[in-house]
Amino acid sequence: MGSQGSQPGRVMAQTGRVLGPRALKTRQRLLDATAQLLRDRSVLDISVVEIARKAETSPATFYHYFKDVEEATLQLARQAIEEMPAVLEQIDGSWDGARGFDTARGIAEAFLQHWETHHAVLLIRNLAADNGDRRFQKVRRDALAPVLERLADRILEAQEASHVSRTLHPFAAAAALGSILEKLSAHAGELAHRGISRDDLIDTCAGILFQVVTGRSLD
Amino acid sequence: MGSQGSQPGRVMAQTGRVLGPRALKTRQRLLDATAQLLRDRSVLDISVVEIARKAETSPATFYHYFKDVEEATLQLARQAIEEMPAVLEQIDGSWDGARGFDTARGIAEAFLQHWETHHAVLLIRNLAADNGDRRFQKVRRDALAPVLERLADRILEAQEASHVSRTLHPFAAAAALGSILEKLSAHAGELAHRGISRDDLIDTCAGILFQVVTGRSLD
DNA sequence: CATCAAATTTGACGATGTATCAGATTATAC
DNA sequence: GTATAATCTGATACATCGTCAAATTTGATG
Repeated sequence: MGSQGSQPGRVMAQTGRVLGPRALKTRQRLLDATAQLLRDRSVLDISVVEIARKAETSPATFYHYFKDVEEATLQLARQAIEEMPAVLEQIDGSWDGARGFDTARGIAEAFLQHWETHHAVLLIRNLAADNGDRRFQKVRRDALAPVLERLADRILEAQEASHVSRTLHPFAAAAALGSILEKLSAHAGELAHRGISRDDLIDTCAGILFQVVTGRSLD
Repeated sequence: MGSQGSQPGRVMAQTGRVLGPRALKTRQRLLDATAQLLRDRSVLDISVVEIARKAETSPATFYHYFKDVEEATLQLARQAIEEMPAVLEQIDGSWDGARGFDTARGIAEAFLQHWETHHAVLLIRNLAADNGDRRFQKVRRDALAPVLERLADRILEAQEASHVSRTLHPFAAAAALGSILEKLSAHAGELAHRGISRDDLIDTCAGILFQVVTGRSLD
């Protein structure tokens, strides 16, 4: 998970050198500073100088560890993956009867949590991925694939039990559901103006999730 | 729909002056150059100098018309709205029986078209909107609201006919469907690797759309 | 068609940011 | 305490930003 791919498992500086404890600390300080700035300002106007200032070091040090701001962001996106297991546990819950809806709710909640924590970084990750950047596409895939694959499995099961139409491609449907979940936190802010509460939103997303995954209706 | 809000309907320079024909041409040249650069590079690394070069003018001229690159993008996002009616026509089609699925397909196709045309600009619009920028939120709302409202109406009708669960909040559900549609074009690229064709994807999205809007299953 | 005021464009510039070294500083091992 | 490797930074060349005041173009008017 280093800056370069040449020495897997070890974090490295731009020079390729493996980092010792002090360097790792400095590097993390730079990452933290980046994350914080990303939260405040927009991606479009944060600078290496600012990051360095906030991390109480110099721009030169930043460039020692990262090629540019984008690469630091990539790193932050990698760190964000580590929370996904919380979502996975939810999916493995029961999808039978009324419990199925609770499972769907659990997924929506866990996703919303994930996004509220990493909002800024995940937005950039998706922007870069949608723009065709391979590195960000991979990080995004690594984060979502386990979730989507399990969802797709459930959909496939439902199709085999003739609950769900074969018109839906299981993985494509899972990916579509993923885009709802990813937008949850953004919606939460905007839909509040229409008198739609956070719970309304979670219930609605969970409802769609449940309906598509199981093929059953709610009520 | 000018650069400032103070003189609605007239395009203005940063100074507030109303623009004549020559100025309008220059301004549009700058917008076109911006759009083209946005297509090639990422937002993160385009500069005013480059835009000016491509538009065969000087940076100072750019600043005469726009506060910054973001504002030029905002303008491009406004121009993109004008194609939405094509989507609206689709929604007003019939949702009965097998025709309903065709209507859903039509919507998905129209959306995909829209996104393939304005990819780069729409990505930035959504990024800025999700980041809390009011101006971009408004543009985004103006583009989507008519679509979402009509979808919400259909869902409400289906609820009144007891086809769809009241657990779904009509507008929230419409917004969720919107996020699927908006992600369509991004997915198209990434899911191709999994052997999922563009048609699979459209059918799947249309399927989800149909299912949520009408409450009926497919097959 | 010459003149002039308004409209439009730009050259020039200080401030700030980028990206890169070579060399200074600090930690560690012996 | 000295040597060696690891880590950090000052200095720097170069690009971009954003703002003027001034130059150029337009086209309306006598």
